[in-house]
Amino acid sequence: MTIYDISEKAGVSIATVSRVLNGSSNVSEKTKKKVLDVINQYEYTPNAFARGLGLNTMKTIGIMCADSSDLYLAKAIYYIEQKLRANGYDSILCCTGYELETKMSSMNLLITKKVDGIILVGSNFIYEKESDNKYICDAATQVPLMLLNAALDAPNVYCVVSDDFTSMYDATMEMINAGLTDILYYYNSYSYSGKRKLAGFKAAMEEKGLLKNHSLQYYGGSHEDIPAMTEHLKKLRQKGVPFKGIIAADDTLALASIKYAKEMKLKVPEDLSIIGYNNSMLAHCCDPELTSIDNKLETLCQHLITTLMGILGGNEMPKKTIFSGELIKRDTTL
Amino acid sequence: MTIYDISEKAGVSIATVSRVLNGSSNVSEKTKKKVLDVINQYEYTPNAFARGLGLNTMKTIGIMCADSSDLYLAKAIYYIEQKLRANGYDSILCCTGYELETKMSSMNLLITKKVDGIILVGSNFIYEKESDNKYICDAATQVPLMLLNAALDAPNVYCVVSDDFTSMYDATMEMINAGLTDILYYYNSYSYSGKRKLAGFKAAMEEKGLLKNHSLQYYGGSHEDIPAMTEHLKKLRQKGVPFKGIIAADDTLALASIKYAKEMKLKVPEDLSIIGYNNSMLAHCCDPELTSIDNKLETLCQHLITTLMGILGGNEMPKKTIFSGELIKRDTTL
DNA sequence: GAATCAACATGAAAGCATTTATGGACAAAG
DNA sequence: CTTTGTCCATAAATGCTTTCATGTTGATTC
Repeated sequence: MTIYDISEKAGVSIATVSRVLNGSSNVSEKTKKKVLDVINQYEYTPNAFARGLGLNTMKTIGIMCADSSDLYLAKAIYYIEQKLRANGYDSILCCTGYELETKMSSMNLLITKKVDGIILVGSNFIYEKESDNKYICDAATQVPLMLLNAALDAPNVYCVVSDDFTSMYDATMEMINAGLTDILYYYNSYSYSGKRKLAGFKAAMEEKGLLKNHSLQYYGGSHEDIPAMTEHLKKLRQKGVPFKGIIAADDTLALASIKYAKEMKLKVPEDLSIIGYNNSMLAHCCDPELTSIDNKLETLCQHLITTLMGILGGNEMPKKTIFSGELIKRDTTL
Repeated sequence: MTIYDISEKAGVSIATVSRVLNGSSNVSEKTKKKVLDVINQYEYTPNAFARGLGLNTMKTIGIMCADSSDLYLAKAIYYIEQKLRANGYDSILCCTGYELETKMSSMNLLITKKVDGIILVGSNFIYEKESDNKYICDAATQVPLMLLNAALDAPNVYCVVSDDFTSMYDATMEMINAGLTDILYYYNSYSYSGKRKLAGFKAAMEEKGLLKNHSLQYYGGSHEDIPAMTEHLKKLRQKGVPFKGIIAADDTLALASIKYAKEMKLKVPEDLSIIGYNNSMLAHCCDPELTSIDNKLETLCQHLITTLMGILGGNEMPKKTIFSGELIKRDTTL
């Protein structure tokens, strides 16, 4: 069933059918009804490919993320997909992994598929080495690029970020003000936001003259392997690194810290204070419940989509928007 | 840059360019090289919409799931996306929520977009009332439909399921054989697999004459709200429901059970044995670590994609495949 | 009452960028 | 000299959108 069949059965031209289909104004009520009746009767839907060819868009946005099964990224994808759909767009999902090469090839694939925009979900898309970010700038010449929780100053690249620096600074200060001096920063990523967080921690610690060589501890293992993280912390203690507080760059690391405390028979928060990051469901999964930094993911996503829709609508839009996070106090801090 | 430009610059017809592009045999090495050189020089990529129109496919599969941020579903989506990509297919993601209506509209949307297949991820797509499943049969007349962890006997519908009945039966038997008699089945879904699990539990309990009125306990709240689940269990105890073991229909419910035990100062597993379902990362997040049923999600996904690829390749494929699960024993059982 | 004009309604046809069926040209082989 | 087979160009088909041109209607003017 094509537009020709419909036009024939309705006794009008295909142009008129197209006009009816696309809600164009210039068509009389009578003709409109006649055409719609035929369309309904034959349950006709226009061919999406032909439509795409004519309009040069299929109203599709590419979503790239390293690992869609990651708790935080999955949540982001969920919000983004919902909000895109609400705006009449579909999403093509690309799980790229953490290597530059696969990211580049996914990017090219999406561009080849002629998506209307690409959203990079997560800060791991930005690399330390500037030249490694060229793939983003290149892509942005073809299609608008949105970064969630990462920033890059380039034409046609738009960023929505959480103020990780301040969140982490404030959280660290809070712990310091509670009387702790030996505070460990436990992290697992050099990503854009990873560095911002780290900087926030360092700033607060330095300000109070508490930053030591061993204050920053990198984990470096699998994102999900809680037992390995726990083991890693135990080794730290064995090496004689002293700590009464742990600020973790994400909730998984914080959870491992709680398990570590249990195994060492340390009381949380009396013997060990812990703060996590992301305020994910994990914060409720442990005992005691985790104090964690919430970075307002849904707000970020909402703003990202609003911005993208603005761009696609041909409007000028802010290139970088920053939202502040919030420390959600639960039971792992004093 | 179109195929015309390339053909002109290479001094051949567009048909030849197309043949080169699609690896057709009937083109001499010399011409092939000439065309490829021009293509590389101008970085030409064929227009995906035009290609779609000509081939009547854009190599895209629709993935429907109720909530992509759900731990288990997110994992499934991840596996599926990876394996589709490995086969040269892209995925359009649709988070449908749990209402029939939104599921139907997502389904229609995907069909309109002319995807080559649709994968329904999760057992919640199958309804108790047979007529509610008509939307699946209807869709299957247009495009092959794959069900993950659900089953429906209809033309062009293919199912890959975990043997939840047996998994649950075995797990229950295991707990009974450990000497427990007051065992609670704690669940939160009437979905296809939900019912299979429940039946497995009932079968084992009945076989041993242990099934009581209160053995089956439905939670009925938010999937993620651990505190609410914990509260719910406390109320049960207040009402005088006795239990020394809890078999939960998913890890979240099991986790809540652990928290409940903590709050009631019950020792796990001595005072309360707990078994979860899905063997998600949550199993490592709690203390003690959770005994849980693994349903071999990656195997299921792999098989599902293999089947789908077979169908798209025009082969006859099994309409229903069943894999067995495995109880992963950790520290919440005796 | 005829002439003028604008607004509205519709059709014809030209894109859009491919794939593919058909058939022609040419060289090698019989 | 015919046959076979390789290589390639022409043209049709895919199903829609959109511009341009044309036709229709009704109101306004003289």
